[in-house]
Amino acid sequence: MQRNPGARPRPVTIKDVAAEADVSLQTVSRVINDGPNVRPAIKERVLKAIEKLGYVPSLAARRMAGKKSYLLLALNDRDRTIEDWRSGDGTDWVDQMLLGGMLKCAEHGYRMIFELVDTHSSNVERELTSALGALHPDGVILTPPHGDNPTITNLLNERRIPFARIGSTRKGAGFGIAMDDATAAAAATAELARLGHRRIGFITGSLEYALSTDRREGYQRAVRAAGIEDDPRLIAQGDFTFESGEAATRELLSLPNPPTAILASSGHMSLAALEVAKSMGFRVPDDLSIISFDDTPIVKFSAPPLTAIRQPIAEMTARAAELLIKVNIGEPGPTKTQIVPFSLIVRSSTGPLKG
Amino acid sequence: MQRNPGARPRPVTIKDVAAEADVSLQTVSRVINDGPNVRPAIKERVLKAIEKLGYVPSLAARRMAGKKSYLLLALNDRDRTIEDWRSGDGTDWVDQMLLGGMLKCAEHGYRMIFELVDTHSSNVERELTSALGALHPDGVILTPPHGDNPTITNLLNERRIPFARIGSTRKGAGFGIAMDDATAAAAATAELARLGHRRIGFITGSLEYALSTDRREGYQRAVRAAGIEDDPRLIAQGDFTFESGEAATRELLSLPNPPTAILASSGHMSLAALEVAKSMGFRVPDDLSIISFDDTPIVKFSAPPLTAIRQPIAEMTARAAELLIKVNIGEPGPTKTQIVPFSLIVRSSTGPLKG
DNA sequence: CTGAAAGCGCTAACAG
DNA sequence: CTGTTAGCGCTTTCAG
Repeated sequence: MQRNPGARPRPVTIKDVAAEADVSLQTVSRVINDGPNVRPAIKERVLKAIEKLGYVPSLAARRMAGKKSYLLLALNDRDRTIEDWRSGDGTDWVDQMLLGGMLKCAEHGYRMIFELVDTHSSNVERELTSALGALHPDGVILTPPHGDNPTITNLLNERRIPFARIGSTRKGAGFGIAMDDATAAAAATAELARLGHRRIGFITGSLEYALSTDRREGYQRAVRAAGIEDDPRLIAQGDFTFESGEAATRELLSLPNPPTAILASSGHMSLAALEVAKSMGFRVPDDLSIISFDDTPIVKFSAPPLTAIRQPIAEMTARAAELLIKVNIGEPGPTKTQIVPFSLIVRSSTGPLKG
Repeated sequence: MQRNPGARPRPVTIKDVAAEADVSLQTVSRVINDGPNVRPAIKERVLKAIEKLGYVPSLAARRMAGKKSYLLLALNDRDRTIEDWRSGDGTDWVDQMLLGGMLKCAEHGYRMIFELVDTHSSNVERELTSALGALHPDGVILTPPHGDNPTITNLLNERRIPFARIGSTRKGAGFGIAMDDATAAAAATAELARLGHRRIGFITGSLEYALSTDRREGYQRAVRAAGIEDDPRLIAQGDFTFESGEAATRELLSLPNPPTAILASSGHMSLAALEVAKSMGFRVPDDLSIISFDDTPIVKFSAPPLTAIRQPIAEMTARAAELLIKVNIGEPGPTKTQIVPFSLIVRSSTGPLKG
């Protein structure tokens, strides 16, 4: 029978647990924080009381009293993220980030809070300050291009808040976590060479991104290593967008001696390559092999599904969270950039050179 | 010059603001909470001090002292969400939810925290209790199928935590926010009829979902309204998956008198319809028009891009957040299910009946 | 209209 | 090994 009808059940606090286990507040606190100096028998009793009462410590109270907030802040670029969401463009960056970050946080009793900040505006500082002030996170995860934004990294550094820079290979405060773009591009190129291709086209990304250059260099390195044609006309300029991919592909396939394989630096450009190739009468993969740099959903469901380099976004974020949590329990942070391995997913857009 | 080298800048608190503005703590508190009884002149002074110091109230402290936490909790099904992320299957449910929910929360100074709970297991209660205990959210947003889970809704109801049930049209505690699936299916069917199609195929979703039935009924209603063929063989059973879509399409297109248009109840099934049609020699849209129920990224980037019914996920989540925030400031919650309009996005997979 | 006091749930520092 | 005492930054009474 309901003793107090209509009453909102009062949330159970550390006091209730202490009373139930007949110990002091402090002892309960020690137990939940895995502190030293608690006799096993007592610990047992406290644990039993916690279990019985269904007690869960309040994050807010812990943060108020202690130094830890059990919160990690993941920062993404507002405009780009919202635009991606609005257009439904098939980028699953955020999802992969949540997959890696949230689950890793949960493992350690942490929570990942996802925030958008406007990097380009002069408000970064205000926005970041405000998020830090409201949340007091124990660490921050910066996604590209935030990791290379000095306003952000300096602010974080001044406040002594540990942070991870995803996709950033520069030296500096915090620590970088990235994949090896050059080697990935080289691996894709080598795969194409292995299939017998000797004329391999490459569509670059925006050159303002360091990784675009890295990828091109990896491609060139592999081309030379394979001893195949190193024709500058096989490199076309793109900017990651579908439209730029169309133009670049048209350029490549209109060459007197067109490539038999193309490596494109983004999912959208790869899809564009596929469409243009089809419209120009090239069959994929019989006449033209295509590899996508980005393993987004849209390249898996194209016809044919594309062979792709998979960026380890979830893994990088998980690593970031893990390291940040470690730093928080006093362990030293990494001293050099963490390199996380990519992988090459072979699907039906690549095949041996015909003829 | 740095006055205190190496010192972590002490975060600015309400005290600092009070001192700066030469008023009491409470006055500052009143200003930030838009409380009554503050002379404009004083309010002005406080605001100036806040601005100058870059003060942001601590969420944790506010939650400790007051009743509000400025947090909304969005609950998704753990297994399904993780599986979608892992497989990169092109569902952008979470993204759309974040788009609508986070932005709306931000508008009101709230934060949306995203959590995964295991609906199927017997742990729901424990997991939910634990999230509520740690966070003390001011409201909860339930995504399908959580809104129809009595364990969850009862728990929330007992604790007097306001909650929204997205995609749930049942009566009960909290409030439902959904789209009109039947009308949406009818609209798509009507569009096909308008284009001159008289044999329109329909691929259902799993019949364990109420919305599958709703959609089929909407389709049938529109078929009759258009006075076109109401052939039961034109309805094929699917379960939302790509594979089931392949089988259903094959079945439909192998009919002695195959449909000239197909409405499929999921993005994956629509893509399957496209592939099977192509492989069987049907040109889309010349020989067969296709409409997808779900406007996910993968159906926008197919060749041709698919005409689709867009579910207003972002809008529903935004509405949910808005209503929960309203309830929190004392306004009454809605008394009946909120219906949010869908839309039909016409792309290149639909065309007039040929011949 | 404004201020002073009390306390939210927890941890840090110190006693015992 | 365990308990006591003070706050954390803020909102809530309740006085003025």
